Amino acid sequence: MALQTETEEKIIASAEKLFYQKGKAGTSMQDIGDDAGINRTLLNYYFRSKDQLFEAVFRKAMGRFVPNLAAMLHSDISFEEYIPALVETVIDTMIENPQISIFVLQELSSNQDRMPQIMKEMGINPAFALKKMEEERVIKVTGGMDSRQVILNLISLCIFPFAAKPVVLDILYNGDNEAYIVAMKERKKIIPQLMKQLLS
Amino acid sequence: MALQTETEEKIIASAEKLFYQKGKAGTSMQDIGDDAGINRTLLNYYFRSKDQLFEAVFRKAMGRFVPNLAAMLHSDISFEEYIPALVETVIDTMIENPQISIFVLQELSSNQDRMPQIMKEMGINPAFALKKMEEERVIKVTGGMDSRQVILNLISLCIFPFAAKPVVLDILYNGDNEAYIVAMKERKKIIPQLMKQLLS
DNA sequence: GAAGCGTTTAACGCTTTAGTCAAACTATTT
DNA sequence: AAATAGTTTGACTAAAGCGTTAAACGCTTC
Repeated sequence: MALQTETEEKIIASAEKLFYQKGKAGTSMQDIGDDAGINRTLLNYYFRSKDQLFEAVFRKAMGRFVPNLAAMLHSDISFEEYIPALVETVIDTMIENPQISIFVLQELSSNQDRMPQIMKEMGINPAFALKKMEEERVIKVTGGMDSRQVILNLISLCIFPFAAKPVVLDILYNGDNEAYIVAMKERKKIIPQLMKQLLS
Repeated sequence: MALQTETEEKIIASAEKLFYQKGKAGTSMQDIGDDAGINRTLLNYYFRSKDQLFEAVFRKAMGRFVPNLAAMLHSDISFEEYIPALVETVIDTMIENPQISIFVLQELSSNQDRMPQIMKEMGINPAFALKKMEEERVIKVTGGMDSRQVILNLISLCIFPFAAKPVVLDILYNGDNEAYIVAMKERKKIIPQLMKQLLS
């Protein structure tokens, strides 16, 4: 973790790029080495095995947005107050790397046993979060909607448009990436508005 | 297409199951054969190659929800009227096979050149759909929100909770699959309500 | 029951891939 | 400049995977 050699960084960069795009099984060590412009065996030198390299990439990816989620679930502040900032950072993260969501979801979906372990490591306590949500529901929400549904709506609105980028880009924005990005940035305002409406 | 032998059906069933779960590269022909309880070579006999088998599975998957989308985008009826039925069928489809969304999104994401071709085959005309949306926006939407954003919201709310099933199940529903399914069914009512609110 | 058809099987060849290892190389320290 | 620790390289091994092929099997038809 601490400091990384230049080659180590190049490896991670290429591994991220390719794993995000083609998945673990779809990417060979050779592919990564070629992309990084270094000898294939160096991957083994620095990361021991493909599994461990993948693990490093996956954890880094998780680390990009789990903390945001965790902060919201555990803080003393209400969801409502958290929403604008959360939406902003999540959308910014996704704009920088749209493929990260599918990458993470795909891995979690094909290897479901990981979830509990990861929750622990990342410091999310489902029981605590649920209790907090329940209390909030009683206090704040007038519409009577389950607070889990509220969370689900929020996250869905933030992430899905990126997970489905190729489809959205093609059908709704006619392949114009500029327009797509502009639209995604607009959502930083749209989503909080929508959530406010939903919570009042 | 027309009629399929029993073995052919078994192959498709196992291929769907495994491709959905592990992806194309993560699934071997042997895996599929074993799962189906038949000799590996039969896959080649019936589908020629792994590529062609995958193609069959992928197209079948696309065929499950593209028609719904296409119908909405092209019909003379307004979105509002379409929403309840669309939400109902989409959610039902997803409950039956939650992994299908990631499977499709992953494939489209790692192989983006496919989109235009598929749109054509599936009979979606982006230009026409956009024009229709624009007209509707002028007529119906008072909030002034871009109709593309409206569509995006609708689809996000419907599909994402399934794409993220492992996470949602674990964090929000504590691993209780029953509760998760109930919640997803509730969304058949929640989402149309929300959209109505959004469009008035 | 022999011929002929589609189906199923096992064996083979070939390519790709992950990982190891010892040798070569580099740079820093003594 | 010799020694040493840390990197980089190419060659090798073993395993996994895809596709082909020829033989075996089973079932209908003549």
